[in-house]
Amino acid sequence: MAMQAAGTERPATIHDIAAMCGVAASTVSRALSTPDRVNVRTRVRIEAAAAELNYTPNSQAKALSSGRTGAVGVLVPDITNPFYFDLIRGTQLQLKAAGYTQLLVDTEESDEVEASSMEQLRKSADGIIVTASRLSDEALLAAAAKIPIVTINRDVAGVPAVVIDTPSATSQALDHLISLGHTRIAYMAGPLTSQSSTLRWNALAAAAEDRGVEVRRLGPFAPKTQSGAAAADAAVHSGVTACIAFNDLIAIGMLQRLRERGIRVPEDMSVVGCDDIFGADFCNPPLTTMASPIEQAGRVSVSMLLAQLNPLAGGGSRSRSLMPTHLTVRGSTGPVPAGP
Amino acid sequence: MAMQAAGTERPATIHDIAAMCGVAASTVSRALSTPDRVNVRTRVRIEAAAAELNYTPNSQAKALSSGRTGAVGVLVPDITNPFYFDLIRGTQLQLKAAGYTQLLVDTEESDEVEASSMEQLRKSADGIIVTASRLSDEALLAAAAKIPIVTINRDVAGVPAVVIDTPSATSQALDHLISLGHTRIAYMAGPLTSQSSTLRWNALAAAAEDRGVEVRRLGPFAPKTQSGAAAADAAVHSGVTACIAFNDLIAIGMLQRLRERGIRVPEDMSVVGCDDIFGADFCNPPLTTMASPIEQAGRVSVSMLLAQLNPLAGGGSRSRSLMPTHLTVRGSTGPVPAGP
DNA sequence: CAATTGATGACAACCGATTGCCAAATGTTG
DNA sequence: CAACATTTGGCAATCGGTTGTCATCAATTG
Repeated sequence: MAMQAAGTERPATIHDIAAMCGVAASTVSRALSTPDRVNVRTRVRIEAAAAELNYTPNSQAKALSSGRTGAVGVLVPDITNPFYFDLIRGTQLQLKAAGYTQLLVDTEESDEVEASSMEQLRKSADGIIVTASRLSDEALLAAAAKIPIVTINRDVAGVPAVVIDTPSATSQALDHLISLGHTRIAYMAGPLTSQSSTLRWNALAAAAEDRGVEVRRLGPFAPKTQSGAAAADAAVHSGVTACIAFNDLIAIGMLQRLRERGIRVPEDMSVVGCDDIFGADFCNPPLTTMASPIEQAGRVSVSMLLAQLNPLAGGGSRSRSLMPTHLTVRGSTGPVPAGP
Repeated sequence: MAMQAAGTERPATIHDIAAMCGVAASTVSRALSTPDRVNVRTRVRIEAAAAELNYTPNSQAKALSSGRTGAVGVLVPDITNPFYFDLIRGTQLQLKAAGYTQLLVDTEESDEVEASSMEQLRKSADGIIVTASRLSDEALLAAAAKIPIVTINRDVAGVPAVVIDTPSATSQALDHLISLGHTRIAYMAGPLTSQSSTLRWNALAAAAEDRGVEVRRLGPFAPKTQSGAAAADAAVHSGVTACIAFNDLIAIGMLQRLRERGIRVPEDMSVVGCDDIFGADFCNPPLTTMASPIEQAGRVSVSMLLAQLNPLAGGGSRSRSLMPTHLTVRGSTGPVPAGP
């Protein structure tokens, strides 16, 4: 057990280990990455030396020579949207488990930032997970041709995707409201470029026609609590008795605004959100919303991406994954108010 | 304007540009990074070629040869804690503005994960921002000797820090409660390894003695809403009429539990939180809490780190920055209940 | 015991940039 | 026009690994 002065010198390299063991650097590399290609005895010696020198491989160098960076980019439109917290945690955990690093990028709800981030990531990451993409189908396809991509909540033929099945939950929400007696219902739409919003509206419109109730579309509204005020005013003005919001942020913002205006929820107006984000259970009143396994969606997206990166002999990887959703009924929905 | 088949081939390198212009690769490198070292005419030619080939430098290669990665690691104990959303956004924006990439790591409230992440980041980042570190002073100092570090909410001599001045806000909170007539008050402590929690308690205990009121310390509690239930029960059991929670997560959890138990807030019990996180304004009742410019704290930490990385001739960089805090009074605090 | 086979490890090229050093080209001055 | 100062740009080493190729040596086999 020799005394070692440690701490100040720069990190050890495979060359240091090679010199210490009297072998070539390439042998060290093989001993560490392809143990079978090296004699057990030398391998043990090398491993001991590596441990003693506290060696950790330089990821830049590894990336440069091997062509793989060991990193995966995760693009989210808005880091401060609680919806993405659990998603990010899901991807983070799964990536770490697989030995990958997560590169998190906030695209600020902008397609330009999204596109330039992807271009940059193309060199510094092995793959990209894109949530709620604002890009056109063509742009996404073109990007996917250059670097493996998995989308979340954005379904484009030819690009593997994890889709949270909010459209079907939206129908559930509609039935819930109908069963409470509502017949005049509004959908508070999300951004025009959001495919999720469009799909939900389509599902809702179809279901409404099927059930013979009237559902009108209001908006678009930005997915922020601040937009909730405008959404609330629009809903009140339109004369509906219930509304289904694009997401919980808008719904929670509506609750606040309705309270300010003295409109009681759910007595005067029912509100349904979507995503079951942090806060949906303790706002006032607690929000009826559509819940889904978001963290799991993150994990699944990582699995799908890694399957693309490391095609195993096993089965072909699925290119599409639908996450179930269910309606969580809380206090923000209730019977339709008695007629005037 | 020549037709170019684009899209499928691999990214262009400086060698491609060099070949196209009939110069050496090193000249291209200089033209792009040290324009003055190169003739204007060749530089223009090179820039044109670079634009035509859609050249973007390979960050790995640049990192390897220059020794700087252009990335900064940001360590947070829990990504899903809303407190960190704004912080992360602040660092992200400021880093992007300076041309750096953010490497976000969730250390899962674990000192071991934190230490190993730092070791890994040492090679892949130019500097690290550590929030609410769980490491010992010695470990932090040792790490800071190897790579530039800025801490947030963790003050260790010799390591630049951004500190949010919650201790003084805690005194404000105490005065607020005292002015409402409370004399039996509890502090719901955070994790034992959290320096912030200790500092707040010290400030609170000192202020309490000064004012002649009784403040008892309960806990520790994990900084999650789930812990709020235990905290609420402990507070009720201890017979206090008001409590100051380590953070908003615990406070919000307490609100939920107190409601379940039929204890009215603020009529029977006043609750003060800390951080003014997302949700503090729309929980029920809205939470009285200590607010601070969190996003700005993130920006400042980045500025301090970059000042370390690129020491300019200008003034020496500050090694400590105190962020102001103020009490935001909402509905969760009220007059002390009438005696029995 | 000679010959074939396989395991082992060294050499060197390469990934894409940066940078010190030096030679060639250019411009300036006496 | 010669001598010198200054640009300008090429060569080659370097960063820390990976990986194809090949020589060497030991073991197995006929």
